[in-house]
Amino acid sequence: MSDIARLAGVSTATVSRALNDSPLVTAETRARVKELARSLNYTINVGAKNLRLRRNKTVAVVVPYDSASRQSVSDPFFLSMLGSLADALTEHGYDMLLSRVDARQLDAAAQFIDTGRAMGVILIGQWRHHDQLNQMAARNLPIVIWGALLPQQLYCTIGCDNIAGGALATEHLIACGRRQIAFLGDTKLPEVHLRLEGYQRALARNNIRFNKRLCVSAPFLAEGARNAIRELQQRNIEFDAVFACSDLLAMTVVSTLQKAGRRVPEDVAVVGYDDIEMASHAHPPLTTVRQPIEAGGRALVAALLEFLEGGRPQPKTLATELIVRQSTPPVLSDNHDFTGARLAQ
Amino acid sequence: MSDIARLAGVSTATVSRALNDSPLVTAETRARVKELARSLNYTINVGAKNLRLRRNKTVAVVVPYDSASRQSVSDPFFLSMLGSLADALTEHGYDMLLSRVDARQLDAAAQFIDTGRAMGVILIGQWRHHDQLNQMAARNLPIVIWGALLPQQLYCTIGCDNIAGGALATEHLIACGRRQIAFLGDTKLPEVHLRLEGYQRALARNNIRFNKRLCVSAPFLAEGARNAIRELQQRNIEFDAVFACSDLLAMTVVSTLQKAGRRVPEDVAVVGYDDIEMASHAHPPLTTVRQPIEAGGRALVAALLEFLEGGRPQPKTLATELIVRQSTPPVLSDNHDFTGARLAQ
DNA sequence: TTGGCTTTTGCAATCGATTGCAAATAACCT
DNA sequence: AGGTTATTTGCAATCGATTGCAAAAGCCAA
Repeated sequence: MSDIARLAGVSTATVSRALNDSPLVTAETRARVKELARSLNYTINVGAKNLRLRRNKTVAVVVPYDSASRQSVSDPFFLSMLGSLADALTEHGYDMLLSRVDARQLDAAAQFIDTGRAMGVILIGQWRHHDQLNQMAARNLPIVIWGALLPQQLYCTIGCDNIAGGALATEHLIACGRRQIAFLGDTKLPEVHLRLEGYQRALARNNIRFNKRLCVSAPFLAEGARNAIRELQQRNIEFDAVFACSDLLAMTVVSTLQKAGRRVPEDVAVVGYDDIEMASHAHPPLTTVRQPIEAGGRALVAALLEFLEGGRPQPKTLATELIVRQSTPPVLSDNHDFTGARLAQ
Repeated sequence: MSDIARLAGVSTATVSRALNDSPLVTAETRARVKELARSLNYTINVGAKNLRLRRNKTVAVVVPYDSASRQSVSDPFFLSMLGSLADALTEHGYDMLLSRVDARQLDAAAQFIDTGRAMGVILIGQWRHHDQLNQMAARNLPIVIWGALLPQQLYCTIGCDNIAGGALATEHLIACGRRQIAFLGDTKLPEVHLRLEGYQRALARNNIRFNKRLCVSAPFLAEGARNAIRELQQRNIEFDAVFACSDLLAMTVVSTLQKAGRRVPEDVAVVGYDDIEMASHAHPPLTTVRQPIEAGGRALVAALLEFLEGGRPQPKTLATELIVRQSTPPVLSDNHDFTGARLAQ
């Protein structure tokens, strides 16, 4: 910048003002400076500018990882969410700092704000660290989280109604005449826990007894689905349907079952969760509970921006809906006293 | 920092040295300063540090978008690549700045370096801007690209051998007795263009005439695959196999064909490209040409780091292989004079 | 006590921008 | 011309760190 100042015969102060279209500088001078800047293809140093202005246009997006499995980000749902966030942030002129932190210490996410690297943080998934997050919220840090709405929650979450989602899926399977519905998911995660609750409520509404042995814990990995099915087989329990808490799990379940010689959906109906793009291309096409990824990314960004402008965004629940793709014949399991199928709400 | 200096009764210079474990400061003083810093839970301002040191630990990852379609990042392959890059960069202690730029002006990527926001750039896909990229390379900017190796290329690319990949897929289909093999992909992209070349070479080696009408241009979107199949039908041309240039395309092709009543792989054999995780869960499981995403991300990061250390990384070609999953019966199309199937290399 | 040497510290410049305040210049009025 | 106001400019401080160089402090021997 001082080079430009010298060449233009003005001070750096004037150059700065000219480049920022300040009205304090003559049109003629401004033109000269800008022209000079372009010809030298000069670009201002963002770091220095940020230091002086004590702000920047960067948002950190944090994807926690499980330190035990050290797995990489691979779930298509999370990845799509990243894409959606990248778009939404770009639209608002923000840079996106993508980072992974150990899920055991989610508060490390606050470091991005403390060190001035980012103005705010978007956290994908609250994991099981409700308390840590509440502490951060108490510091009034601009941080917004994709996840479930929990009781006594001080932080701002954006997410879907997981109880409703779980119920939708379950009601659908019941309406198809299924009664022994397996549940797959990592219930230690709040979102999954709520889906389980929706599952249980739907069962109760239809007078079906909840059977704990039909619930299998499975991490969000293809591996997890295979193990879960094996587990069900070892438990030696019959099931005519599976509600899997992600599409990745569901699709893996389908192919595992098919390999084992069971027909889908005739023998076992499967419902997934998320509605990732691949779900519609699977065979058979996957019935699933849709989470609006595009809208989710946009909502997260909108909430964070509200925070940055001094507001206090409220948690927001996005619409979720059942996407029926398998034309499961609503046949009755022969070993049940089925009293009447109801359509999914 | 000046607060700490005051409270510790030393100067900021000493505080700085203490926090950086400089041997110039007494162990006793260092301990006192560090303790104080922790109790005030102070973290140094990264921006200021970077300004002074004139470097930082940030790498920009640029995902170009097609300004015409304004599509969001959605291809699972690219998304997985992002995940892989995030992991590799985190491993080396670098932050990852994710950004989207208009594909028409890829040189905007250089801005990240010029403005000091990042030390280097990783660009995903060279699109059709060989020249722009060469110009940037001439400036000796630390930028590394996922893409194809082209003649007279000055910049550093990491990627697979696309000619070999295209040939692998085609030879496989030929070995299965297919002779009218449709080709799907956006040949304006260098990588796809090379795959087409591999396809042509494989045909030639097997004395099959290349038929231009079997080649359909399709962008990397589910939409693209559906349109391409429709286009083939409108051209009223027979085909007994499809080589699609991404798994997303391939999976969409499969479901489109199935909807139209054609059996896969009996009537039409399909081969994809990339080997995304979903490929193995598709039904039927997708035969595809594998691109090692994990290794790719790591190689990109390694090359960029070499650049940052003053080296001049050489383009690198990663191993690619055919993953056979469909057990396509090697039957002959009845309307052809088939002279002898060869196994895929 | 003094000089010489080593170990610790602090002063002050620096990185590259922005901006309050004052000074210089231009424009206008009496 | 002289005074007043409006418009442009520049000086210098500032953001929060790092570091070369010099000064201070400590130590030891003469």
